[in-house]
Amino acid sequence: MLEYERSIDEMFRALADPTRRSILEQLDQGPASVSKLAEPFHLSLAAIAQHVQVLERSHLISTHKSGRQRLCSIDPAAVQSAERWLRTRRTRWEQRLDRLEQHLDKSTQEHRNDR
Amino acid sequence: MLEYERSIDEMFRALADPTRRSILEQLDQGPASVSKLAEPFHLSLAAIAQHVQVLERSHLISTHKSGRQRLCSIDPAAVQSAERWLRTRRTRWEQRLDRLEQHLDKSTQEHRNDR
DNA sequence: CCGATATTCAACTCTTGACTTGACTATCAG
DNA sequence: CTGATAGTCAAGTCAAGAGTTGAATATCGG
Repeated sequence: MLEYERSIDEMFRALADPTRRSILEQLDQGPASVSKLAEPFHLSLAAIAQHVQVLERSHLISTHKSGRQRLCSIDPAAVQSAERWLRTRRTRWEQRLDRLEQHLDKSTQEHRNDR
Repeated sequence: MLEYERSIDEMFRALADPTRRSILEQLDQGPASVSKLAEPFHLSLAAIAQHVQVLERSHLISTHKSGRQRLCSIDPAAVQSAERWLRTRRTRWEQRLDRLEQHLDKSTQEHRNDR
């Protein structure tokens, strides 16, 4: 796998877990510590800390220690690169459909008298 | 988990696998049968058929049988909904950063004489 | 310094997911 | 009809991932 693909891979694997996506949604509201992020869940702090690690390795968030706390925030650049991958798939496909449609329109016109 | 979230969940779990993303990339070029999709991989046909099933359940692709073949094509609508989830995360965060920046600018101006 | 807070680490369990193989079914071409 | 093609089904293997617990570490407030 190429270098670029390796990082896309980590990103999508990180996004695959509902707890991690929920953490990202929390971070919409601003930076938060690990225990703050853990509050909404019925999970051990260690579990959340592990999720945070995965999110950081995938570059979807960045963190830094401030005293006892580890503050987490979304990294918009990485999120955008996953977004771009999807947009590419979708727009290529939509273009294909457009061309196909045009082609069919044209054929219909050309063969109008055949019917 | 809400109904909406259930479907987002299946989508992102489907996207987490590099083989499945690679299948989607192939489908950029147009519809294809299962064995056509399998060609680039060193995997059994059964394995690819399973991936196709996952992609279909997640609504990222749709398929139909045509004779012996099962033809697969991307479903742009579903792709867009994953894309939208990411875009929401990113833009919310970017807006937060903008507001923060404005606030800091303002504070800097107000306290210019303090330094 | 002391107790409480916020993590971090390591080890272990349990489930799920990817993949295989071999047998079975349906369709096509000659 | 017959062999070859395209896929489907059902087990079963194997490794990776999510979660737990308990002990260890670092920082804060008084």
